[in-house]
Formats: sequence, structure tokens, C-alpha cells
Amino acid sequence: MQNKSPDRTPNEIRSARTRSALIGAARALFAEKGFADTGTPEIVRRASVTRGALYHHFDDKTALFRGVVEAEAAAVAAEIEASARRAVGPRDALVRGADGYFGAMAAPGRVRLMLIDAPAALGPDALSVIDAATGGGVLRRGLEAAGVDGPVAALADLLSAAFDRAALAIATGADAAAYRDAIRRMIDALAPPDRT
Amino acid sequence: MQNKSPDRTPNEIRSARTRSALIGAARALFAEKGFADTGTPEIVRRASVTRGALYHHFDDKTALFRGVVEAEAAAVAAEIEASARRAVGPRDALVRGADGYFGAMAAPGRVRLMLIDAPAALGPDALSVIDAATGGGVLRRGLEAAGVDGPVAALADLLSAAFDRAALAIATGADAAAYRDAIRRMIDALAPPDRT
DNA sequence: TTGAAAAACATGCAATCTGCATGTAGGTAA
DNA sequence: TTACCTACATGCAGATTGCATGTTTTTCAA
Repeated sequence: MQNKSPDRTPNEIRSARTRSALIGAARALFAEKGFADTGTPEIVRRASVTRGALYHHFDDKTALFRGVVEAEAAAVAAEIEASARRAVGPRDALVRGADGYFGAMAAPGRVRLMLIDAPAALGPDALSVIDAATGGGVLRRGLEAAGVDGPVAALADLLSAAFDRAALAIATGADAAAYRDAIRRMIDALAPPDRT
Repeated sequence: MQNKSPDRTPNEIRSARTRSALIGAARALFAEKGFADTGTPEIVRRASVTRGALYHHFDDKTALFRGVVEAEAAAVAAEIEASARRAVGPRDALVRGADGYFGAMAAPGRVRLMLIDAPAALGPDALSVIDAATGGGVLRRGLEAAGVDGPVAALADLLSAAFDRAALAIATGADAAAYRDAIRRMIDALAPPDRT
């Protein structure tokens, strides 16, 4: 991410530590018990911080959750791009990007955070903004690069929803192979293999 | 729905009235302000009922919400089946069913209730049960009837997710035509038109 | 018809939680 | 050193949830 430049002032270091402790504690508890069933007293207890510190760094409990989700989204996007970078062509990039996505979404609790609680707590618009800046954006560019015609933005959005549902299904114990196969089939249907 | 058979006992009538008033008031408020931001005092005020009556009929606030969502899901399923019934073949049934779905999801607040708040409040498993008994089930049978091979259950699930995302996008002001076109394209890709 | 039992509600309370307002300690800059 | 600012601590007010405990209708059998 960002290296701890040694010339940071003590206040900046303190703030970063507190913020990080809060994000970390909140991530763990939100992932385990859900956003609604986790109270701020429990979060600050786990972070070894007071509620005052929380409300100094974040507007409210939802803002803290937003911080958690943004960090998760950034991690997922990084893993997708890392996978896609190893691709040989645009269609291969889609397939490899999909692998990267599923690998990233296998992180414990991530499905609950990003796909279950985030839409309700942050609202669909805020979430789509985060998505566009991370996973959704690369998917759309991937479709365009693969030469898909038609309403590419809408197609990318729908395909993104299918990805999410697949990750959700796998996380809740469904047959992972079947869902990966189904996703592959969708990609093939939209971006014909013979095109690459 | 169900005709008021004249031989119902007064208690049954009273209970049904109270339940109905609660479901109706809750539906309106949950749709407008969301599940988390609606308190039970406000619900019972609108329903002209006391909180005691609420907790007599429902285990908790979440159970009331489940009642609302189940009613919504039943209404959506009914509209889908009504549309699909007019189809001439299995593939046409998919397309007409899609129209029915989008028509049903245009009901004010329904997207928020079913696609935003329900997953977080009821949990994905409870929601998938409701979905399987309503929209998801007909979609899967539709794909099977259309002769789709492969992991049909997974494909139906992913396609269902795409439908949901399209309804969400349209409800939040996206280009409806583009999303309907994208859905049509997905159906065409999975169930080739020449097959019918 | 009546009276006991059950169903359907009504009321009040205890435990929490959230957000903020106000107070304090440590850091910064002139 | 001093005045100010950032980062945090503490306490409080309002609201909410779920339940425990009354009260009022219905039911049903004698």
C-alpha cells in the first residue's frame, strides 16, 4: 500500500495507528456477526480504543464500515489485476481475472462484508461507486477489449452481478466447480472464444 | 388472493386484520426509509396498533420483515407466471417471464425491500429459500425446458442475479432499454433462439 | 346462559445502543 | 515559552428492542 515514510509526524503516526486498529477490529467483528449486530462498544474494546476516538476519526458507525469495505474492495481489485496481468489476450484476461476475483473473495468474511451487508448499509449507489472504481471497472474494460458489442456497460454490470452471486453461492457451501463452470460459460457466450 | 370466507371466526378476522395492517404499514415504511431506519413504534403507529400486538403476531422485527418480503416474492412470482403462461414455446417463456419480472419489480419500493434490505436482514440462505420457491424456481425450470445443458441450477442462479441487478439498475435510474437488451442477449446466449 | 380457559392484545420496564457535547492531554508552530 | 490545534476521553440524552406481566375479547363446553 503506502510505505511508512519515516518523516511522518508523531501525530500522523498516532492517527494512523488508531484508524488502523479501528478498521481491523471492525472488519473482524462485522465479518463475524454482521454490521447490524455489532455495536461500537464492542469494536472499540477490541481495538483498545475509546468510542471517542472512533467518533473523532469517523462520522458514524456507517462511515467506519465504509472504510472497511473500501479496503476490501481495493484488495479485491489488486488481486484481479494481478491475475489479469498474466494473460496473453483480452479474452484470457477475462478468464484469469475471474480466477483472481474468486480467489480474492475466498478471504474469510469478505463475502458477507461486501455482498451481504454493504448494499444495505451503504446504499446501492455508494456501492456501485466503489465497484466501478475497483472490480466493475476492469470488467467493463475487459469486455470492451474483447470486442463485445452492444450495451457494454450494462453487460459488464450484469456479469459483475453474476460473479458476485457465484462468490456468494460458493461461500455458502454450493458446488464451486459448477458455479465456476457456469461463469465460464457466460464469458464464452458473451465473448466468443474464436474471437481472440 | 384469498376470499374472505364468511364462516371465519371473529378471532380469525381480528388476527387477519391486525396482521394485515402490520404488514401493510411495515411494507410502506421499510420501502421508504429502509429496514434499519424504521422503528417498531413508527410501524405500529401507522398500523393503528400497539407494539404488544406486533410482538404477539411476530417473533421480532425481523420476522415482520420476513412476512413483508414473502408477500412481495409471492406477488412477483405470480406476475412472472402470468406472463410466461402466454408464451408459445420454452424460449419465449423465458423472454416473457423476464418481462413479467421487470414489470413486477417496477412496483414502488420493491427493489429496496427485496434486493437491498432483505439479504442483509434475512440472511442469504433464508432469501435463497424464498427465491427458490418463487422466481428462481420458474427460471430454472424454464432453462431446463429450453434445453439448456450443463450446470443448470448454477446457471439459473447466476441469471437470476443478473435479473436482480438489472432491476436494481433500472430502479436507480439507469437506462432501462440497455439493461433489457443486455438481459435479452444473455438469454439468447444461453438458450439459442434456433433451438426452439 | 354461563363461566372457565384460551387467544389477542395492552402496558411498563430493563438493557442497549448511537451520536454528540463537553472536557483534557499531547503535539505543533511562532 | 506560549498560544493554538489535533487527538482523544467521558458523560449524557434520546431512542429502540424484546420481554414480562396485566387486561380484554372469544371460544366452548356444561
